[in-house]
Amino acid sequence: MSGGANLPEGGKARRVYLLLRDALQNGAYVAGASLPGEQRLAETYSVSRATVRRALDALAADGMVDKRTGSGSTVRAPANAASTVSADFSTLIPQLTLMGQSTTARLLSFAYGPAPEGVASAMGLPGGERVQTAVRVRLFDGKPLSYLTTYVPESIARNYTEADLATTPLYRLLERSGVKVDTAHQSVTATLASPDVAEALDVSAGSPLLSLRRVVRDKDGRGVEYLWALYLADVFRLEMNLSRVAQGSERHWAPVIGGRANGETTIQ
Amino acid sequence: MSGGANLPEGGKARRVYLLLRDALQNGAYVAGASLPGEQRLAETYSVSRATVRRALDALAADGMVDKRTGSGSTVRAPANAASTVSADFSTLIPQLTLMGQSTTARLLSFAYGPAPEGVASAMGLPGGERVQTAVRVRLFDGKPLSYLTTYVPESIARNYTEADLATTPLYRLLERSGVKVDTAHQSVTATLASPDVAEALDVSAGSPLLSLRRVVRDKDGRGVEYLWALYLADVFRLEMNLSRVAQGSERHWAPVIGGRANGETTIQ
DNA sequence: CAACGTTGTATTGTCATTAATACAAATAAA
DNA sequence: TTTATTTGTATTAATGACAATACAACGTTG
Repeated sequence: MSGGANLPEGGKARRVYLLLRDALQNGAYVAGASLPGEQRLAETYSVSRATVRRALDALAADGMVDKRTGSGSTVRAPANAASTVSADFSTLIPQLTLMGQSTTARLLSFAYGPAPEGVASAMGLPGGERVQTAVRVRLFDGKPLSYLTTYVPESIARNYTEADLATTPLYRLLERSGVKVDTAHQSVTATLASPDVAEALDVSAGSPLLSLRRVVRDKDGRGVEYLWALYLADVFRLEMNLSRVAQGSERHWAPVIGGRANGETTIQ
Repeated sequence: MSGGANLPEGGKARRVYLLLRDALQNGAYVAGASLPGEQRLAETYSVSRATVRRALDALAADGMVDKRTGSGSTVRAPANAASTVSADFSTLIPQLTLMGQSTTARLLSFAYGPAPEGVASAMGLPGGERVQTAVRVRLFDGKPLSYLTTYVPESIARNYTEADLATTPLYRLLERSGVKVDTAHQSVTATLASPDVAEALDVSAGSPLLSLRRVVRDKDGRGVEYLWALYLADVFRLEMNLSRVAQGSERHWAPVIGGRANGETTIQ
């Protein structure tokens, strides 16, 4: 685990530690300013001052806050902002290619079997259709970035091997298999890390994750890939630029595809 | 609190309850199938069987699982899926207008003061510029949906009143104030609910939230609004349709603006 | 029927956490 | 300087969640 490893896994101190760390990373507490006193924190988090104390000690050990006796705890400059990955949705997949050069993928599991209920219906597969299920962890800069579960119809998946999956991005393999990728639908929400995912990503269970589900279809509307991606929230961001355009009488927000205002789209 | 209210707020049982509920809602456990045994669950979550037991009882009370002595616990059909709000990014703001009719906004705080560091730099405001800070909770169908914090430069914000904010969408007020909204930048990630946000949204602290930050600029590139929105992950989803298009030699994913394949973009 | 796995129930000891202190040391504000 | 607030440290007792265990009741499977 990255930080606060000495705190017991399921304990209250760790819970407070995680909440405080999350708040700090989100800029809820302004940098340089001082945190509320230990007594105040104990009240807001409904724990004793001793518990808050252990959480703050862990944060101080991580270099996220400075503790000064007599004064209080102050927020340190976020030195961790350096290693953040962000993605523009419109270039999401090509970007992962680009990233493929600086990232590693670890294949956790690989099997063929009947498609789960939700996956089959989302892809528009007949019931009981067999799919290849692969679970991978993508590492960026040596540290875990995402937990990926992909489902591909067996007929397509038989065109590449297990070894291919560990090295080549999936969409490349699909194209190589003659699949004419056409449309995709994405759904983004937030989740908590379950124990198994947490272990694979080397974080605490209950850490916030960005959950992205994507169904990719070919020209005939057949589902060729179902992706369930879980991104570490403190490492990954989904960025998008919008521009207001007139469309008939209504005005809409149209996404800006190409020219990015700030060029830090790929890797900061 | 919606469910599992009898479980102690910071205790392990509630933590397991939240993780299990989150897993169930994400379809990690297939509907109709049976959950792992209490002993197995106790091992994976690193707690005693008694703790798992209390979590399962709470889930059963919520109607999410069925417990049958001798057999095991089975996943119930997700009857809650009915009340889900999703948004297509390209129509995000107009849609909130539409929603404005069926949703209520509760104004939690309203004040003028110097802009926080991160907000000022993101908006491109001179240091120490005064902004109006408003915190609102948006209710959908009587239940909390999002926790919104908005920052607007004082010169613009003086054009509307506190009462306006409680009734009219902010972007409307801006347009009424003569602001020519032009571009926006959004950044999406995941977070945990802090105690104060959790209380306002009527969920447990540590619940997963979708965090959206948006900077809106006018034609001259001046920041006119900074929005920090926290959406309840189990109620809100960000949906997007993409289409593969050739762009020079590279192929990109272009967002589909208008015609939606499945019309359930607004409110399901 | 018999064996096995599962939930229901009860018991008991342990340990983390809380609660209620108290006081020293450092800092900040009056 | 004086006062108030903060962290650092220590102590003690009570509470309650938790772990570990055992066994009964029930269901499933063979």
